[in-house]
Amino acid sequence: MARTAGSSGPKTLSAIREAGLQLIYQRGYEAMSLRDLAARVGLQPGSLYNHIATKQALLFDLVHNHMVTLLESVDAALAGIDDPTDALETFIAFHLTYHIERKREVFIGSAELRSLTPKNRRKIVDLRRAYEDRLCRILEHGARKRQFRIGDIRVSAYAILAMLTGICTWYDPGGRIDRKELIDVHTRLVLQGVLK
Amino acid sequence: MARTAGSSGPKTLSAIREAGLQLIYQRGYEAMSLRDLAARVGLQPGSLYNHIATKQALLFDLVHNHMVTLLESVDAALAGIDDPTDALETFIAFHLTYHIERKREVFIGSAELRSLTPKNRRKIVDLRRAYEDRLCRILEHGARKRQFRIGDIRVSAYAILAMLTGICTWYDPGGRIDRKELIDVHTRLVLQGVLK
DNA sequence: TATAAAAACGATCATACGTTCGTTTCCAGA
DNA sequence: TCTGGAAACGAACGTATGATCGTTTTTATA
Repeated sequence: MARTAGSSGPKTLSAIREAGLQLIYQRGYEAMSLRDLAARVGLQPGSLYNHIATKQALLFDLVHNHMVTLLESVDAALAGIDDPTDALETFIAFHLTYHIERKREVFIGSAELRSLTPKNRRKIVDLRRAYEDRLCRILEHGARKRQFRIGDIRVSAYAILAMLTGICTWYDPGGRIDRKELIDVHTRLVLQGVLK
Repeated sequence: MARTAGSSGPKTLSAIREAGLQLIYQRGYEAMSLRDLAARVGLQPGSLYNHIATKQALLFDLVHNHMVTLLESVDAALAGIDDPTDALETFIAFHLTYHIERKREVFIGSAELRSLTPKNRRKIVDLRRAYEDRLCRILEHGARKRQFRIGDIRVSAYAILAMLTGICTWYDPGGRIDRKELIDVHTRLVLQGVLK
């Protein structure tokens, strides 16, 4: 037996990506063996190499893809909004929604940074920095317009991002708290903490 | 050659703990081999087993130790404080200080939860829950006394903890921001976000 | 000072890993 | 309908891993 009936390149690659995402999220990059991954997709280990170059390349592909999408999405969400308070509210809602929906990607994107090659890590860190800058700009704008009263801008940005991102580690979409309430609580916490 | 001159049990175990902490923090539990660890301590791989039962036992030992110490310390810090606002301020300062000083332990304690055996993980999660409860109680007390205005208590607690803990991932003690400023920024963010 | 326990060595075990490769089968375009 | 590339198999390679064990040397106790 060799090539399976009905097999097609793009479909298999998608399946590998999805299974990889799931396995890395659950067990971590180092703990996921390519045998696990292949079995999940229904392949022999060696067959993976028809679709990915190396295990490392798969990880980078997943993380990189996530970061690029994140950046594009946040820019789309913020487009046309000028008022800093409006922008901050929009940013919070966007960030929470996105991070709830892409729990796994987000988690991998930070937890597996250290599993990346130095060169690959560099690229991802740069993208993350760009995302942080979106929030910094909002805070800065709000401070300049005297709508916000904040200390060090980058520290505040990190604190806010840490808070918003932290929900990914525990939020359960099917649990006691619905998404709207989650967004409300966080919005109030941040806005009250920042507003003049 | 066999037993090295000057070798003593407790000293070697401490060295193993310290090296293990460092290596797991840097590379992750799965990525740290016992050969790496042994080399760092100056032992042959097999000799580790005079001091630890298994690799897993070492991980659990490190994490468990950290959690117990954390709980004891927070209780000591909060002892005798009754006013909710005072307590919250104390909690924030304690949490930040502790988490800066024990960066590695804290990181391992959350990032390597999944590398723990289910039974071991259970124990750690219970301890962490107990720590979270300390903050919940403060928030609840403040809400009851109408000093705080907050939505869901557990969500708020998680949000605050996420924010405060998040600093561990980026704070550099030798960097631009000194510890006092860090504590100030965070205290203001939280208090303003929570106070009535 | 005699002796048992402690603590190291160094070889080794079985297994699991990422990756390669020759081969086989299926699919799509000419 | 023919044919070349795509996509799979399955065996294998070299290496690394966690752990075990018999042996040897040092330390500490009696």
